[in-house]
Amino acid sequence: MSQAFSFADARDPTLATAVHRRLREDILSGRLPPGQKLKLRDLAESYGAGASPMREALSRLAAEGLAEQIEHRGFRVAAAAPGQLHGLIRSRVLAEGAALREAILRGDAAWEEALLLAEHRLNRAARSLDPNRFVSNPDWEACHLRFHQALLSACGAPPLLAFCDRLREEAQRYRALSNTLAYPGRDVAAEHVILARAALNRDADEAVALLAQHYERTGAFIGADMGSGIG
Amino acid sequence: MSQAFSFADARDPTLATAVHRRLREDILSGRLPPGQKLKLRDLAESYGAGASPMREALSRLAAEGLAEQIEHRGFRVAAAAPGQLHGLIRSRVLAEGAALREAILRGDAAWEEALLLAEHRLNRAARSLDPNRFVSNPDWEACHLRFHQALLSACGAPPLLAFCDRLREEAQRYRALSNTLAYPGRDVAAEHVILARAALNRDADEAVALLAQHYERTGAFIGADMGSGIG
DNA sequence: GGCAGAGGTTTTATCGAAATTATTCCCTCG
DNA sequence: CGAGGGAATAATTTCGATAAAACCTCTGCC
Repeated sequence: MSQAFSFADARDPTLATAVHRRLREDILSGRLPPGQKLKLRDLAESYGAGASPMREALSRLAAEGLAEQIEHRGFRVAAAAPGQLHGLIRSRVLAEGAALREAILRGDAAWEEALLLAEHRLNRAARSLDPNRFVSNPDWEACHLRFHQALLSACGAPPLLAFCDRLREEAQRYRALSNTLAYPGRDVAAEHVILARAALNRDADEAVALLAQHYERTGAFIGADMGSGIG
Repeated sequence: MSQAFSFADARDPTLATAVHRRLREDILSGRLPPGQKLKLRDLAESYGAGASPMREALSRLAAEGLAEQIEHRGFRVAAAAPGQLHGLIRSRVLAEGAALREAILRGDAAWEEALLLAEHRLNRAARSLDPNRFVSNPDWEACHLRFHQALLSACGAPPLLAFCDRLREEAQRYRALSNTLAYPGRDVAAEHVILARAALNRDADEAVALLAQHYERTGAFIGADMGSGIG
């Protein structure tokens, strides 16, 4: 009976982290739009928590960059303008490009095998739950994440990998904010295949170039979509 | 009279941020050693604040990576082992290397001038307050920070720059933790000069290589010092 | 007609106490 | 003599209330 409530609480030992996780998901999924005022009292009521855990959750989100805090004036959902998207994408290209180059240089046999496996699983997963219209498949999303993590995992720079993960999340937020669901005229699966092949062939220049294209194309789609929707 | 107290509070509108700043300085300077247990009640007493702002400050530090939180078990100062130092330095080399390459590629006349100016100011500042023995000069530290920021500023990737700043802080913490004050057999000023020259000459390969050497040498000194002190 | 200022309202930030959870220490049992 | 269980202790986490700050509105004045 209490299972329904413990659903979120089972993995989150404390209310503050549970609220943090939910709030984070609501921001990343776009349910809370950029710039939205986050009134402590309203949030506490709708999330069923007191002011203290709520405030702590917001504080953490602000430190992560997903929210903005103005002292004595409360919290807002972080802004997400097309202009910031450019900086985000360039950061991704530079950070992941450097990590990938290093991973290709330093990767051992275990790295190759993990990458091969991640690519295989990504190819097996269905991109959409519905063959007719696009419905995001959580399984594919998970494999996609793992694939990109596997690419970089051998770079030997944990802080850089954590940063890449954060940028990935932020990029996912932009994707959710735009109306972009599918990418017409693109074969994303093929892009992953040739990217993995270049990495396994230790062709760093080629792999980094492909990775950059991969992100810049996606960014162009999303930027165009957001630009049309706002400006 | 109240000036003495408002010293910290003048710039920090809220107690939580004031405590956050002080705690952060205490960790970065090494006054709070790695792994140190941070008991809420004790901290609240010594920093003169209640539990709520204290907790919020710790929460932010944990999100920044300067503290570690275990739910229901409180906070600790983030660990700082020599092994982690390697990952940190590699992250710096990769992230700043990529940013520097991009800045050299994209930098305009304004970037060149800002870099030239930052280098000039760094050279004018005294490294030590005392000519006989090393006493850290805050002015030099500030110029040093500005110089490295100026190098990368034209990369057009604000999130990446913010990440580099964070890594720089973390590195500074390791320097404070080790007994390393000066670097025997090194002319740090000369390293900065040739680095700036390579960047202004748009020699990306040379500049990135010099930057990597700059960080790896420092890391070797600190790592050796920490290794001898701990293990 | 527009602007400055005062008072009331809303919202944030902080405190102090209660509830929940981990840790410790001791006592009993094998 | 060591191990396991169980209260006492200490710590973290959360709630409710209070104080302080910002916002809004309404009035009076130029």
